[in-house]
Amino acid sequence: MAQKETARSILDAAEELFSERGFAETSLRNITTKADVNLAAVNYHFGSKKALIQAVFARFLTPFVAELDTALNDWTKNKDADPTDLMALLRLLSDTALRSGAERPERLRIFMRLLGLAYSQGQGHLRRFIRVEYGQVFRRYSELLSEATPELSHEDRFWRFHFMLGATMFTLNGVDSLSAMAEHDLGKATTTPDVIEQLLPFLASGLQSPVGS
Amino acid sequence: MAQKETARSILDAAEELFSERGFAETSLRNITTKADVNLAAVNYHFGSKKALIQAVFARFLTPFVAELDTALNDWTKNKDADPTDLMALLRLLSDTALRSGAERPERLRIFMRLLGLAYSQGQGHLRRFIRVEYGQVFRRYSELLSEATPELSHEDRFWRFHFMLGATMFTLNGVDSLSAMAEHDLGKATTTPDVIEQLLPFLASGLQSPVGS
DNA sequence: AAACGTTTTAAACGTATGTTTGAAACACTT
DNA sequence: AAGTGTTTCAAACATACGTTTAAAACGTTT
Repeated sequence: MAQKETARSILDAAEELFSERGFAETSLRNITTKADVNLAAVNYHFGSKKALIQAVFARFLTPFVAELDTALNDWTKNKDADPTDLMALLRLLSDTALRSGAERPERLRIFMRLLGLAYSQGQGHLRRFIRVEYGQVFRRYSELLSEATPELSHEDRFWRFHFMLGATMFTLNGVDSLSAMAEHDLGKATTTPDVIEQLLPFLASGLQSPVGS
Repeated sequence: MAQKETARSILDAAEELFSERGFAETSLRNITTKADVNLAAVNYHFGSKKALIQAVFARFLTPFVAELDTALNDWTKNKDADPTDLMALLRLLSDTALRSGAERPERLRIFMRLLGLAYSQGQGHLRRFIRVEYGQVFRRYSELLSEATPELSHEDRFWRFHFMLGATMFTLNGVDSLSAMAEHDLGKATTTPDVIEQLLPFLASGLQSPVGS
């Protein structure tokens, strides 16, 4: 039953190389060399490079989305909770992301880099795959976010959601180089959870900024 | 003197194709076909694909940085202006960007997409090129931003600057698809200046969020 | 109009990519 | 231990890429 081992080490190598250099810039030969398996193993186990890319995302997203789903169930069932507590709702998402897979936050960094690449590199097939496969949970979270910001108009909310998403994606996408810069400039080590702790109040304030006209 | 025409049409085709599909995903054959010039023209006029990529950025950044520089001179010389007027300082940057090249805001969309790609795709040579060639003006703007947020600690400011940058890059990077979504959801057309008008108060509020802990 | 430097052209070069092949090695049941 | 289905392997495949070449076309100066 060593075939599972081959597929796993391919996924390990692929997610690391993809996150470092992008999809187009990472060849199957790079991956199979790093994974120490035969070149043909990718096509045998996954079918194609596109399918491998999707499999890398699926390994991240499937458990994360499952955990987020149960966390959202708890949130809506818990009638004591304040549905307009925006910070709590943001923290629910970040906690789930940090805890997901019960692995080191190291993993979240790679995950966010991959997600950023999925949006910035062509990879239309990937965006489609993610939307079709995992879109429902994110729509659900988005609805709860709407309930937590009742003072916003549809339009303001739409745009500010995306501003939030952008600040988050960009930051966690480059969290390794940003942390290095921060340590150099401030002489202080910063972990991913630290960065998120800085990020959340920024997002909440931005979302709840007084609406002008 | 038709050789300038060839180089220009190559740059036109390259900046459009790069912004749509990324650098690695756009071949010189794609570019020269779209520009209706011979394949060898790229290497003849620019030397290599890397040099072409840098030339595309230079054509955007050189006039923009020049305009920003004079705008910053006016800002610091104008002693009536309030150096802590954050919104005014943000608007100075966005106005300069929108006006740069005296062309349609259409161009800004492409520019931001390219900038986003420069950060997300490998392209270490590009980041180096941009930093070495244009870094000084951005450092200058960053110092003025510091003066405009005297209540922030070094650390808070460092992180919030990057949150701002992220929200801006991500939003303007995908402003075309976001505007399409907005029009579909809200039945209301949104231009790039409209989006920026929504973005600035979000950024200012986030930056000035009360510091906890 | 002749000569010269510049630009364009079609073709080829070498290299790297994703994928396929068919035989060998393996794991497991009978 | 023979037989069977699965997995690995080295090799080759076809294709696409960035770059180079050498000759042709062009434009300008003499």
